[in-house]
Amino acid sequence: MKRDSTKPRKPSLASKPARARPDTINTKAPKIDIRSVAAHARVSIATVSRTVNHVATVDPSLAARVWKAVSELNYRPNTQARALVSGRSRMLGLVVSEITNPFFPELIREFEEVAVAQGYELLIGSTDYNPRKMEDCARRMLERKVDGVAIMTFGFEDALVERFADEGIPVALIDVAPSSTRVNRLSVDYGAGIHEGIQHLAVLGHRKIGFISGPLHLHSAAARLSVFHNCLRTTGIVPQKLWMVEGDHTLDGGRDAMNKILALTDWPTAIMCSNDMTAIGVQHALFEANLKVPADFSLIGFDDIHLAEYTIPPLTTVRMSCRDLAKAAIKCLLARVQPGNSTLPTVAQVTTKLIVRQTTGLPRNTMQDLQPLS
Amino acid sequence: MKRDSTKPRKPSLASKPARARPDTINTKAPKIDIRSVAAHARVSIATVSRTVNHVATVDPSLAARVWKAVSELNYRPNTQARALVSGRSRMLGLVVSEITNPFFPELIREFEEVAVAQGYELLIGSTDYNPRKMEDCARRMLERKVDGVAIMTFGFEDALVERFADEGIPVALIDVAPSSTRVNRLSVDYGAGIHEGIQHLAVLGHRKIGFISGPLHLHSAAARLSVFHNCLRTTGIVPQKLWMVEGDHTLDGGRDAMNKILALTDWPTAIMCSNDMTAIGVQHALFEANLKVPADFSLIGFDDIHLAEYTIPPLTTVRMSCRDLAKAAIKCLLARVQPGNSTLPTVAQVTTKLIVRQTTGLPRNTMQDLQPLS
DNA sequence: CTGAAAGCGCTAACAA
DNA sequence: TTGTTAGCGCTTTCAG
Repeated sequence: MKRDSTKPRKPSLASKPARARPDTINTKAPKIDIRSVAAHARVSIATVSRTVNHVATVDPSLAARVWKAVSELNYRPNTQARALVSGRSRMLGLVVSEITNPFFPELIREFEEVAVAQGYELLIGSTDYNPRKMEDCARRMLERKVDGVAIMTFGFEDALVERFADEGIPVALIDVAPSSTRVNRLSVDYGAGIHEGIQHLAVLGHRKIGFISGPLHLHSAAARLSVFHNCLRTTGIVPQKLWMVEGDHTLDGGRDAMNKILALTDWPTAIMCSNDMTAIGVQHALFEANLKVPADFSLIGFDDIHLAEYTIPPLTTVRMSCRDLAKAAIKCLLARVQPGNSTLPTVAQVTTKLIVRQTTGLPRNTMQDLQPLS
Repeated sequence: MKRDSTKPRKPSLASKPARARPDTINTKAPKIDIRSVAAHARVSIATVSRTVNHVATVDPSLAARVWKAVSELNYRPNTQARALVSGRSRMLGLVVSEITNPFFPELIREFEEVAVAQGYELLIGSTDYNPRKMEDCARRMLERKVDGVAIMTFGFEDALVERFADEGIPVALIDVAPSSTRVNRLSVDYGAGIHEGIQHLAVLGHRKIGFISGPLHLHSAAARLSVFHNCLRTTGIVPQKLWMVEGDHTLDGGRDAMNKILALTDWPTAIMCSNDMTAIGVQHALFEANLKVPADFSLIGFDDIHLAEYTIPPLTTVRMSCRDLAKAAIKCLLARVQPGNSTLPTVAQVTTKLIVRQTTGLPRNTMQDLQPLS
């Protein structure tokens, strides 16, 4: 016998016996490591490693022996050891705004499906639009040495993004504004959907259109509000500051924002929302005020979460395909992670389009309010 | 100088120079590892390790030097190396049914908050009630060597649970049925909530009550259906098989199930659902059929997700506190993981209670249908 | 209480 | 192509 797996792994300089394995219970089955497999297949551990990692230069007959041993012993490479030595964790970070907003679970599902299929785990972090939590997410992802990170929330600090870039970690970032050339950008054509929505409302006769935004302390939420302003002007409608209310992308925020609008003396006839959850909150506020949708108010959401089809009445909304988003993000991440690929950042465009359901209709007092477009 | 961090780490037997660090770019800041800190603080790496791990026996003055070096060099212990040597990953597994059911994100958020605060990461897996995916989840969690796993979905195969127990990994399992004494059980008093709901309906005058269940191929979903049956009988109502329809805990499933009921010639006057998403699907089916809630049908959900308050009309439902659930699960997991704690499995009880909102009312044709309770 | 040194299980450089 | 071996960065004996 050329090799003997029972011999000490290194010629011990000291004469002490090797430290006993810290088995919690000695009756447990012995841990199968790469050495057991090597011994069983009568090859070196290097050959086992190469075989398991699908290195092409392994002799087929040896490879066969190795695979046989692997399955007989039910060998599973130790992820931790692999990660330590290779520096790659086979984990991907996914940063979202708020996991309780149904848009994100839908996105997470897509992500997870692809990631797991490729042998990656997902590390999920929610920012809650909170700078401290963003920092926290970044730290966690960095600490766990994710192989790539998708930042699917607006308003993630640039400095934090740079930290990933500095470590050579591929980043996929959803955003509207152009940013560093070091990240892969998923640029959302937010304006297109808003424009389509406003057109739709205008055609129905709406001239008094309100907007409930996301948290305005986020640069990008403010940006989206101004996109709305511009679209309004393009359509020939003068934006009314009083009808632009800040929400926070939650149900409660939508309800509260709508109640602020209802406290006004002059009401808009239609409301656009920065996301669907906000719109559902608005629907609720209207229900409580005994106002009807779309008879009293027309309503347009944003995202097109699955639930939008199920609200009462079903919500007219702007669809931003989270499938497309997730697929694009993970595709470019994986491409960067897999060896031998270009390291140039990519830019993908995510489109938006209006889905008309039943929350939009003619405005109240149609005749009285209708002004000719300027 | 007693120590020199630049000397080779082991007396090289071969005369070759040490392998160069595989720095991608040589201009990058040098990686700070435990050795840099040791050198900087003029102590051994063992002392750094002890200090960082809060071992009590370190001399305060040395500890101070170490902490100073740690912060000056901004040292972060390498998670992978720690995991490899200690066998503990500081990751917790969380298995849910379906991440797109809002109940679970709410649960995940609670979980994440506690876990992250304790320095743990969460590995999330969805089963979609699919045995193959359950197997997959178990494999992933096992492979990544989670320190503990919370199984927050019904119908997770016992054999899979045993695998964790075999590896000595603490398990927290939500279930109704008693199971192995090796797992921590979160026993949900599902019956209490259902009973309360049926009482509520009975008091309103309902005698014809339908039930839309979860996927019946799951042992526990069938169990819950029979809980419903029993509660019905206790209240003196005879269960009607035709009004027991299988759903799948999704919006679509709820809608489809309700449409099946609507296709019947004899309708129930009230519907209970196995979860809130199902109930929202039912509301939608009713909306489409131009039927009113609660005028034409009373409706009760289960879970009390945040959204339940926002449906139109707001949903009467049975609350199962996901906060309590998450807190109980993670508490017992962490307790088992932290050293020096009892290793005895615990059983926690999760209660349920009816939250009356606006989807329940008097039955249609009240006078005609009302039968005295037997 | 401290430090030297032995590995954790694996990958990859290098030698054969 | 295959095997030998040096670490990856850390924890943990064990000897002082």
